Amino acid sequence: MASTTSQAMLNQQQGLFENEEGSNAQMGFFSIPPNLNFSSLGSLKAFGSSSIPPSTNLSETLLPSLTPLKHREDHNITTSSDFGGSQLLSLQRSTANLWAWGEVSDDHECLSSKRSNGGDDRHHQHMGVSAMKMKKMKAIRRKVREPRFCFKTMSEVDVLDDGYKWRKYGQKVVKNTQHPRSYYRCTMDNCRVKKRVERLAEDPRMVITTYEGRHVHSPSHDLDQDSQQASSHLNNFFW
DNA sequence: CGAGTTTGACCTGCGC
DNA sequence: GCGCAGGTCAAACTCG
Repeated sequence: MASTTSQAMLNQQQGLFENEEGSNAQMGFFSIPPNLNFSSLGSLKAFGSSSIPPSTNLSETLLPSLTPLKHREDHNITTSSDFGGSQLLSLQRSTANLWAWGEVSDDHECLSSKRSNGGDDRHHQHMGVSAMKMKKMKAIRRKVREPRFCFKTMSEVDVLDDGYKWRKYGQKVVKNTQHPRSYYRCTMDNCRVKKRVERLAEDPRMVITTYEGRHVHSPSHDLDQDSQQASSHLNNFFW
């Protein structure tokens, strides 16, 4: 269950970033100084890397899932200098909400799985998108898709407590990985948010969490006052 | 007994 | 059209 994260070690977070237009991939990583905790994400705009569009409100993107982490003081979110004195953090944002782009990003949404034949090729497609792929993309039907983003977390536990209550509805062994992928749905009625959790094949210490959809409610667990504050701020985003 | 998990079957999309 | 792989369903099972 989602409540076993007290030992979670969030030493490193990493993910993919997708720009607003959704047509031109802009991926990049940005770092968080060691003295920054997750509650400070609201000010992340201030020091985004050059690969991130200036207009991007990172707090809006990240807070939905990351702020609740702050609610748990026992999360033991460390900012050790294991990674060069700063945390790495990034994200994938899919405001475009279209399959045409989504399929591409899907193939790369932090994950190394999905179909075989290695990540390099797919990486090139993502950055450059081959002509063939472009052709196909034009032909691809445009399905509306829930907003989604994913991030990597170094954690001993698979399921990070993000403040919401999840029910597992499936587990699948993904090809070329020794770790199964788990599928979770938000237990709240009328809330269609899903998340996938799996461990990185190359580095089993890394947990990849992919959120899909927007919660229609606030985090479920009892929050302390401080968290309540953060939460109300959070709820403005209503992911 | 209800809530949550497990797991095999089934469905769907995609590449060949 | 076929086969593969990812995603979902739902019955059985477990746990508190």
